[in-house]
Amino acid sequence: MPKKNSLMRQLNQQFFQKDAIEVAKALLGKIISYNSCSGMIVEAEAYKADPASHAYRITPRSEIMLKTFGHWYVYFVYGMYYCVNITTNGTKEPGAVLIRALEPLTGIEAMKERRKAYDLKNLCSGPGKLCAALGIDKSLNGTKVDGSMKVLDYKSISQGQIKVSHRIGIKEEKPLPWRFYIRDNIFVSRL
DNA sequence: TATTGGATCGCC
DNA sequence: GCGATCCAATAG
Repeated sequence: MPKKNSLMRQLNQQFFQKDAIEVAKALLGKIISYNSCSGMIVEAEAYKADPASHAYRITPRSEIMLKTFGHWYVYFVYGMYYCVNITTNGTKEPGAVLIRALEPLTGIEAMKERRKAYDLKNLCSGPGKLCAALGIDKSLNGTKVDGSMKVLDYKSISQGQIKVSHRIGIKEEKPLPWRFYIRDNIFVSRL
C-alpha cells in the first residue's frame, strides 16, 4: 500500500448527496480502496429514474437508490458477476453511479490472482472485472461509503479531460450521454 | 409458482 | 457471435 498523505482525503457521505451525473464526473480520478487493494476510477456511469435504471421502478433491490446516498449498491448480474455503485441524489429521488473501470494502483498481485488475469490493462477494465479483482460481493451492499470500502481523493481531472458517451450494455430508444471516462486513459473498458 | 431477460465477460 | 449461470422482477 502507498503511504497516505494529506492529499488523499477520504470522501464522506455528504459528497454523494448531489446529482448522479455530477457525482459520476467528480469520481473520475478518485481512488477506491478495499481489501488492501486500490485503483483510480477512470470510468463511471450515472443512473437515475430513467427507463434503463433499476430505480425506474422502486423494488426491494433498488430502493437503496431512492432512500440513501453515499452507500455502496452491489448487485449480481448474468449469474456470475457483481457490479458496484455508489448511491446519490439525497433521499427524495433515486440515483447511483456505476463504477465501470479502474486503473490498478496497489494490491496488484492479489487482484491478478483473484481474476486469473495478468495483463494490467485487462485487470479492472469493466464493472464485473473490477469487482472480481477487489473481491467485492453482495456482503458490501448497503454499507456506507466510508466503511470497509472507501473512496479517496487522488487526482484532479479537468473538464477537458472528461469524455462523454452513451452507457454500455443499455438498450434505449435515445441513448443518454451518461457515461464518463478519462480521455486517453488505457484502463477504460472501451473507447 | 413459472418465466424471462439482464448496468458482463471470455472464448469460438 | 454466443454460451455460461442464476437472481430479480413480473405475470399469472
